[in-house]
Amino acid sequence: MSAAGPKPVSIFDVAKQAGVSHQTVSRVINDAPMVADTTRARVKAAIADLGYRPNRSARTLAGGAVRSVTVFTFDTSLYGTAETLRGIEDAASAAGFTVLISVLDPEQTYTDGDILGRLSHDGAPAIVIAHDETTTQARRILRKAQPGAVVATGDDQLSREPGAADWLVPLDDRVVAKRATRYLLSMGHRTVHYLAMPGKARRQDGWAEALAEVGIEPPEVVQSGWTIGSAAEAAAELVADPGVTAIMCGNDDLAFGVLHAAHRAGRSIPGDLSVIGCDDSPMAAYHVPGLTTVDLDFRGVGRSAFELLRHKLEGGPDPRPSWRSPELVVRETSGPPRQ
Amino acid sequence: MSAAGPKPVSIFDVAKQAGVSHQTVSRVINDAPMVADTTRARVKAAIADLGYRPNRSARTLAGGAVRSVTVFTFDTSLYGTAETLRGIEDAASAAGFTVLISVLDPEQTYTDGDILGRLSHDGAPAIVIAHDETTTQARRILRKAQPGAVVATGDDQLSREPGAADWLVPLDDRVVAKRATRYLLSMGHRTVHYLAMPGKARRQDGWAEALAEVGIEPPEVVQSGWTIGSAAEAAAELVADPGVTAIMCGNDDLAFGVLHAAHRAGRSIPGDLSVIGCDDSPMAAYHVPGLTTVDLDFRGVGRSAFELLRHKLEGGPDPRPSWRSPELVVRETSGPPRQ
DNA sequence: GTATCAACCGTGAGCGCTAACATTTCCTGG
DNA sequence: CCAGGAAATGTTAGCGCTCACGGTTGATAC
Repeated sequence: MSAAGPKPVSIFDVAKQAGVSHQTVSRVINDAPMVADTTRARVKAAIADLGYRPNRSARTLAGGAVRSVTVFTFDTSLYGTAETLRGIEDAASAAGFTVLISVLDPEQTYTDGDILGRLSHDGAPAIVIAHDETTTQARRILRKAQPGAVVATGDDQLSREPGAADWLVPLDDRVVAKRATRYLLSMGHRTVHYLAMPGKARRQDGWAEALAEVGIEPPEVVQSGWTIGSAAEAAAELVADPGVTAIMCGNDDLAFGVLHAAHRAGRSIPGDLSVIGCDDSPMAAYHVPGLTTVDLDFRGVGRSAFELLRHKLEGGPDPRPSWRSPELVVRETSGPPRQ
Repeated sequence: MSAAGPKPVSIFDVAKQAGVSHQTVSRVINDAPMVADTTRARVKAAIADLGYRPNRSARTLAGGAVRSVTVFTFDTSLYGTAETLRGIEDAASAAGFTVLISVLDPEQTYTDGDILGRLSHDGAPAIVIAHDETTTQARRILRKAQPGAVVATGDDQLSREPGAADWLVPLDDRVVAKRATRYLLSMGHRTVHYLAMPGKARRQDGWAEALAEVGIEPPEVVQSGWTIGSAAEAAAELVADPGVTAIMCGNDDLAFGVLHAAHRAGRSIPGDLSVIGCDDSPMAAYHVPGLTTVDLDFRGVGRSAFELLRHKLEGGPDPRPSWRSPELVVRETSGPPRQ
């Protein structure tokens, strides 16, 4: 009810005004060749005059080049996903693509139909930011249904299958966590505890592997929610235990929660306890003490994912990877255990 | 190239399989009445059987009920916008709407055509998260072009015009900042300094008004960027000045930057310096010391914005506002000035 | 038995655009 | 001066769906 004003101007209105056929107008708005310069100018004038804007629905319906991406993700307000989304958005809008987002609930399981039904149409291009079970599942469904029009970021067992580079922008969570854990071990800690985000994630695997490498039985994982508060609560017992000297956290937010809990428990950082995060969110450097963490270039990953998708869609030269590789950033929350 | 598999199944394929007309299928997928239960079941079976999924482009083209919203915002990775977007997404996807995002660059100015051209079609529903100049401008353009299909969150001069409640979910930045400044003044501070986010924003106005109320000439505003780092840098001089006893920050992130700068300058909080933020981001409560700030229910605002838009689109009962009103949260970074 | 009116279902048109092909125009060479 | 061909433009069909009708059935009323 009562949407726009009069009626939108269509390609025919422009054609009439410019004294050409609608097809010529179509050619102009698509920058197609085979249009005389004078005609082109006349059409452009008519477009400006009437305030014409092409209807995207009609365009995709008619089978023109697709100019939209659907992004599947969970919780756009987390640092990692927000940054990745931002990277995709940057690249996509620069290329004239529309970005649709579809937020998946990690608590829920989705059928093939649920996922595919969120696309604007069958075969619509999609990017999956896959860092947990639900989104990884979505990626699997989409790849099965339309391998030509989907790429993903993230990491899972199948990433190592041959040809994964064609559709995956790998941000190897496993290796990242492994490296961080090794670093802690190298500082002399007897073992490293792990505070986990909800859902089974690859970072936890990396942590366990690093311990296994040196023959340490991984201690029981402590489960946290997604928020800083839940981490503080979940870690309360852990930080109170004087036997615990090092904690690796699923991400920076959880690490901040642990730091807070440790502060309340009166434990000194890093003397009594080393804490390490993951992501290098902007806060990490400005927290006091500065958080040791792993720098992850989510925005670059998002950009690359879009470029990869576009390459699959439109061909052209292979886009070379353009994101910073993960790097351990040692700050002030980590060090050797006391004595 | 090489998008989907064979060819997508259309409404006609389903019709044929179920032995009905395409229109009956249309009725079923739109939950329209006037379809016999047995027929409905048969059609649903055919839909499941063939894996049919309606094409959204075709639907909107054909003039059916609109089922998408375009969200205009800037920088989806900032706390406030990310949360608002999340709220919109929650409500929208629950209502079966698709969410499109369109990120505007605050550095850029957009023409009417730029903004309107980002809609999927003329008159497409839109929500503007308007907390700065660029997005406020976008809101103005959209309201002029299609008043029936746009709502906004945020605050600006025109919010006070009669009937604004029909299209605005007000998060009164001005009043919020005013209240926070008054609180600081009430603690006995001679004046309050302001660290500003880029662009002219309403929070700054509120701060200035609170000072003016008690006859204080507002000190020069210190400009910061959007990041914590830029805030730390921008505030370096300010925090080093022993005459400065209270700083109000554009948002929590900037406050964290100030806190960091103050720490480096060796000033004690809140003894030497009171710092107050705005947003009550999750970190605020877990920072050490806890950040005094104003709780802003962005997610609730986002949800309400969507409900309001939906009301405009489809009629129905007036949605009553359902977000928490802003509230000052006093923690440990604020107090009376020393002596 | 026939008029009446629901309830149910089908037919045709058209949304705004692009693809594919048909047609016209204009310039070239011999 | 006209064949030949490229450049420029026009024509037709159809993407998948919904809207606005028109038709058909079957129960009820008289």
